[in-house]
Amino acid sequence: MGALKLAPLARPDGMPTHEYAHRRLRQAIMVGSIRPGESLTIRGIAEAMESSPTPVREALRRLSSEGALKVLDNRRIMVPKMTADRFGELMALRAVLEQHGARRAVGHITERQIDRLAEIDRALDDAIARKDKATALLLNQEFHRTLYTANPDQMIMPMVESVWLQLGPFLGIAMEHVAQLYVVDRHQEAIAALRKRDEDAVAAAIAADIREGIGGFDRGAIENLLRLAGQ
Amino acid sequence: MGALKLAPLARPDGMPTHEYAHRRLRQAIMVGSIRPGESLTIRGIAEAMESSPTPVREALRRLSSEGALKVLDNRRIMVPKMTADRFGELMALRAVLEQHGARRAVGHITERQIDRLAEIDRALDDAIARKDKATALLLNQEFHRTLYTANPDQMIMPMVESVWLQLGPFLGIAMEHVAQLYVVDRHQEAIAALRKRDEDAVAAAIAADIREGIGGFDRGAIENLLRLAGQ
DNA sequence: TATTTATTATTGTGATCACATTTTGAAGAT
DNA sequence: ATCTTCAAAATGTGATCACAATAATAAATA
Repeated sequence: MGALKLAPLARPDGMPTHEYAHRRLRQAIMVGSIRPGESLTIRGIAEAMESSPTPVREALRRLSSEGALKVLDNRRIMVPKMTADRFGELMALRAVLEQHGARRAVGHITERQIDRLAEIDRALDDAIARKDKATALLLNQEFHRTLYTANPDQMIMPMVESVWLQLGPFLGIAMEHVAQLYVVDRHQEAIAALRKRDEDAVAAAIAADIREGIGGFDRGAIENLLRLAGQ
Repeated sequence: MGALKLAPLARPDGMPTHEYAHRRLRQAIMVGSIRPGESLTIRGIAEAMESSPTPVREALRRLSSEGALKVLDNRRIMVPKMTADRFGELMALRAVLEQHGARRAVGHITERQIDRLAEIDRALDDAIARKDKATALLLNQEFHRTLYTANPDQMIMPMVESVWLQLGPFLGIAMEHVAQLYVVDRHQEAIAALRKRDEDAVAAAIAADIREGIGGFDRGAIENLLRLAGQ
């Protein structure tokens, strides 16, 4: 039996247990605190968050539909293992999806929202300067999310989040083995392009940001990291 | 209480109830047999498929994560309503996602698999000639799925299926009000491009197929259909 | 010591129940 | 007629239990 350790998380009043379980597990996976290949038990999770199997199972179903977990033939549940090929596909998908999302946001985003992006980027630079990898990752996600959700009818966010979620466990490994994150994000470039309403330039900035920013490793680096982590 | 009618579906031996419920509801939504705005009750579904609330709830959670269902603030569950804007976003997303999937399949697909595509396309033409809209829709999906899954590491299928699922209820409406489906698919074009391993041509064929094929309506047609259906 | 077998513990699963909230429908008042 | 009030029915939710299948551990065999 694995003594599952789960970071605590505030529970808003009235939130159902299954949703709370989903949020908490999701966060744990997103920041890579559950190792790929590690198997989870319903009862173990239920005990860890002081509830019962029923709502936990609902949370696990959702997470498996989101690609964060994989249900084996034994019906056992685990965090999928990463491979260099899978990582490549995920990053390529991220690029396509997010470029699209960025393009479809250009026509909707307000100056005020662009200001908000700049604000998030400042906080992000600050976190990087403090070498606070975890919050840097979160703020980077918030930057992208804020951009894409400027389009009120946007349909990509659940899919983008799914990709982030699938990348999460590997980023957890990466952050353990990479001494410093020397991040060269393209957020300023994106912001400038947004102010000019230049759709192509926005898309280019986002593509470059994904390719070279946080989590942007080349294939060799990936294989190295996977070997180091014994995957 | 709504007397929910659910098309029967064979249940493979040993399949868990929650998965069976998921499959059956999913299929019902995909072919548009549940109207947008129609609300579902857990007990109603459980009764309709002769089981109990527990596994049905798991199925509903998965479907909500897949975008097929929406959980309201009252915690009640319904099929999302369609709008012209939402439809536009979904179709644009479909185009981006599937072009990407097609491109990433070109390097992996075998001649044998291309033959299989041709076979599916023949069956599809046959269904169209018989004016059998339902199977035409299914075969069209199978054509696309077969293409994209030629890439063994492909990560887009769950997302493509999610989009199809969200389009489903509206296609159900469309098929009721559109007398004939005069479909001009671009499958032959795609097949020819695949044999030549011409990635750009494949992507172009898929884009055109989505734009002009089954479910490819212009904005005016959408608004008309939504008005006709009283949405 | 290594391998197989048998026993025990653990796990996923699904039905049931109790509780709180919401919805519904009828009776009454304006 | 329209709106309000209130009781009854329906619904989402989560804990618990029993069962079958799987995994883990101990015992026995080679």
